[in-house]
Amino acid sequence: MYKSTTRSFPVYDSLRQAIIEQALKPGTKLPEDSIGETFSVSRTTVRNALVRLDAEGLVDLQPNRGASVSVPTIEEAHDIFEMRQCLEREVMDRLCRMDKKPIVKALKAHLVEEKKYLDVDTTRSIRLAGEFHILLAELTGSRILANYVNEIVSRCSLILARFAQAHSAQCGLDEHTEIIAAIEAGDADRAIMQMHRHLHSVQDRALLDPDERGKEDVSAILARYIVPNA
Amino acid sequence: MYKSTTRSFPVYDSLRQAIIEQALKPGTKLPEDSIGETFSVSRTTVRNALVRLDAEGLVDLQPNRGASVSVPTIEEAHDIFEMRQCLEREVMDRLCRMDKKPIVKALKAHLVEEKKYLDVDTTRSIRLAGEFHILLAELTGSRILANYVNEIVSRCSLILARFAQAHSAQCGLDEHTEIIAAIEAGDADRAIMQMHRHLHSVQDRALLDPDERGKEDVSAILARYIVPNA
DNA sequence: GGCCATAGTATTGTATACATAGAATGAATA
DNA sequence: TATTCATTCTATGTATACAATACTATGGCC
Repeated sequence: MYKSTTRSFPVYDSLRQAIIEQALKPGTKLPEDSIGETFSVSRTTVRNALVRLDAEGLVDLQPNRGASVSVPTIEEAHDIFEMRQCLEREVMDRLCRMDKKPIVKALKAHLVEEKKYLDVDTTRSIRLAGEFHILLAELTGSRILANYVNEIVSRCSLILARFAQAHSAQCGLDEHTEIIAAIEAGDADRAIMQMHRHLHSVQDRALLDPDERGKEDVSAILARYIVPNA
Repeated sequence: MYKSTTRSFPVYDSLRQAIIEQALKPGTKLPEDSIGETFSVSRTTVRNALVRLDAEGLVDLQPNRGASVSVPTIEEAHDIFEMRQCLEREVMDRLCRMDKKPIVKALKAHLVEEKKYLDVDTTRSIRLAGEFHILLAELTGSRILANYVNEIVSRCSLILARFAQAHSAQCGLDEHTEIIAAIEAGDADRAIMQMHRHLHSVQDRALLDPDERGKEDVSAILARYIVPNA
């Protein structure tokens, strides 16, 4: 969707990644100046990225008060998880009506990756767990659906950042495995049920004990997210 | 979602409305300069609006080549309609599990409006028909779901603009009436079925004969969409 | 007559500058 | 000591200016 040719893309992408990975926590102020310095671009460029992130719901852009990482309320949190259930249910339904061979192949390949980094690289492991769901959506062949799932998964990360203490074991590998098995069997009902339980367990863990954590320097965090040649 | 305090909001809103109402047809170039002049704002401000519209899929913003009204392909069209089916199915399902009294009341009030302007004010009639679906989504109480439905309904208008000759009788009043009846009866299966058929008939009419129409001056069209004190 | 190269024009990408609203600081008073 | 108001300062809103890219038109060449 986003065209990566402009200069604001790296800013957008880094911010997005940092928010999803919870390096930038909900509520963190995102001053245009300092972000611009970090990426060596002007405020104009930063602003474009922020406008886009606001449209996606990851950033809250209030007039004359600047941008900050969205702080979802508990009501929004429930709302978003419910929406996610709806979308991923649709994904399961569609995948089970398609040719399973290439789908299962791609999913199993992803699972190997997930296993590889489990307990080795936590950050990467978390990212892969989220990308499993995005991959599922992409395999339906529907770009619209994939975009929506992508967006909603990101927002779920935000929720986990706010309400859960940590989402390391967020997505159980076993549950992913079972989902793949259900798809492979072409059993839509079972696949939907597995996915439902999987998401529900994530949600349960998320919406238990809220706690706020201390702030940190934005520029320092973002510096780690600059991708050369992005 | 969008904060209406900034100066770019009127630009965004007018463009959006113009695109939805098909005054700005798919493919129409949207030069920053002329739009800025129309609204007496700078290109910076216009650009923010365009970035947002791009994120919503109504506008196509290509690097160094500017913005134009999105031209959905036939594949995207099918994709979007399928997504709409998914979302509105969810809406029906939720509404049927809720307290029907206030819901039905609101819906019937809307229906009266729709009747009022049928065959009187075509533009308004079309708008109201679309807003019926948005109202349904809003009545679920889920802002996320309502946003998604809003977005997808807008994109469907775009599709109609591209592939149907005109979408005057886009949404049959009778079908809306039947949907309300199904909700009132609390019959989720029937409501879902009615909605499915309703959307399918819209889709069928939409994806028949594609035709392109001539261009027109953007500024002239937009001038009609400026809302004083917006 | 058609095709390619080049110059000129128009439009976008991005940075900077100025205006303005909010936040922060500090002094004066209850 | 707490509170309030004035002032200062910081950050955002927006416009403008310059740079770079894409489009257009003209003319030479085949």
